[in-house]
Amino acid sequence: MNLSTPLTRPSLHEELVTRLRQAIVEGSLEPGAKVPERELCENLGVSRTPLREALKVLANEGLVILQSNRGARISKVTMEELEHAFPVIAVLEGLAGELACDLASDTEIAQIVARHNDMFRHYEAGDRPAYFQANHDIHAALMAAARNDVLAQHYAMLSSRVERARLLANVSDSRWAEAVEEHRGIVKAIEARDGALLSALLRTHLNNKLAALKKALS
Amino acid sequence: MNLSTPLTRPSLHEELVTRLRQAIVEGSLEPGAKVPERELCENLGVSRTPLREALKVLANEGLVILQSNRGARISKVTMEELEHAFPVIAVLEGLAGELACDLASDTEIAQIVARHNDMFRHYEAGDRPAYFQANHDIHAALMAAARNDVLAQHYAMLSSRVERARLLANVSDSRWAEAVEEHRGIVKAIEARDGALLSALLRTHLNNKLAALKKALS
DNA sequence: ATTTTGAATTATGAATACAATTTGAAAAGA
DNA sequence: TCTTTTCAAATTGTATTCATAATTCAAAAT
Repeated sequence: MNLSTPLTRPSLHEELVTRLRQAIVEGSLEPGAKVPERELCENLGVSRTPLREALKVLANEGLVILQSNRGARISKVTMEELEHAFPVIAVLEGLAGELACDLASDTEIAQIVARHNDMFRHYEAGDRPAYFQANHDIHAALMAAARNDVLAQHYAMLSSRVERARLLANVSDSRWAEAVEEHRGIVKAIEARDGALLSALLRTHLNNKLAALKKALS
Repeated sequence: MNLSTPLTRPSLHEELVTRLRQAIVEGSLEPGAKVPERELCENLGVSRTPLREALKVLANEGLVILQSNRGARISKVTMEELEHAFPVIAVLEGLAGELACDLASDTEIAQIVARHNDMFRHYEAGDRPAYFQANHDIHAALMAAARNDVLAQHYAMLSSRVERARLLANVSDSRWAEAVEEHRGIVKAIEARDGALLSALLRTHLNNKLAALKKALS
């Protein structure tokens, strides 16, 4: 049991930020919808003050839009936002890949490889949800291996803004196959700890992902 | 007179975020210092509610640390943070360079070149403040030319966290000369619209900047 | 029938009130 | 003299209140 960290229960606004962010990302709070301030307060058993504090934070992250004297709305995922966010995510993942190749332990590498094998199995089984989960885990593991808090923080922020697009558009089977192929290259580069190659592969992987999304959404 | 834009006066918390951020970045609010909530409220003529909303936002940006039941402190710029932030800034600037080479108008390119010439003059004159200002303007102009809001937003956020380090350490004359040399390469790549080269030069420029900071701070 | 108006209602932004926690100095004890 | 304890004052987190702006909707006007 950890006795060194001074136990602090998180403030209401922090909990609210976390829960609201999650609700927005998973789509429980629909893009474009007004944030029902009073209702949320009642459901969550808090007053307006911490809720509004949380909304300001989420607005700063781009998940919520504040309209003066008209309350808050869940921001919509626009094509423009995706086109802007993806290249940024791409270079961040690229950096994570480079760092991970330098810094990851052999165990971490092995885990990322193992998750890849999981993912490939889910693809063979045609299990999209499980595939997505494994894919998500891989990117998270890579980010963790890069040992860079600032990088992870900004990556998380951008991911939350973009992940909602997945709910809007199912990618085609052919793109899915392509993505799996790309991941076979990625996992090889990781095993070889070839940072430059990995970085390049991750960037093109994400650029292709954006292209597929664009096609699926248009 | 513009009659098309719906007039909106900014909310108090937004103004506070802007002003406090500026105060933190320029050092008026010292790293590590407690945020004097009551005093700030009196000076700025606002109640605690909007001030506290602003503090939550700044905490989310990493400029302020919230300690439960103990109020807020201005965050310190740690070596670890610099080591984490600089590589991220580097890839973001790299991306900005690539995008700018593709997207910038000839006028924008010319302006960036012109600002470089300003900067070189300030270097010859040994005018550090003017040099820094020109340098800052160059990076801002490059970012604007990249036409990517998400990129600009994250770049701004990271810059604000890191810019304070400049107040802590004056870089050496030899590093200054080196930086100017690097900028000569950078401006050439911009003029040639060579995105890949520019990206690489910007990344190494920033990595060298970090190394110089590390030396100056240790 | 459709649009316009304006009073009533509701929602929002900001200030204030209140309860819980921390702080710091004086008092008590070693 | 140096700790430790105690307790009032100050600070903080959250709830509530209040003034103002936006919305609604029924009545009036076109």
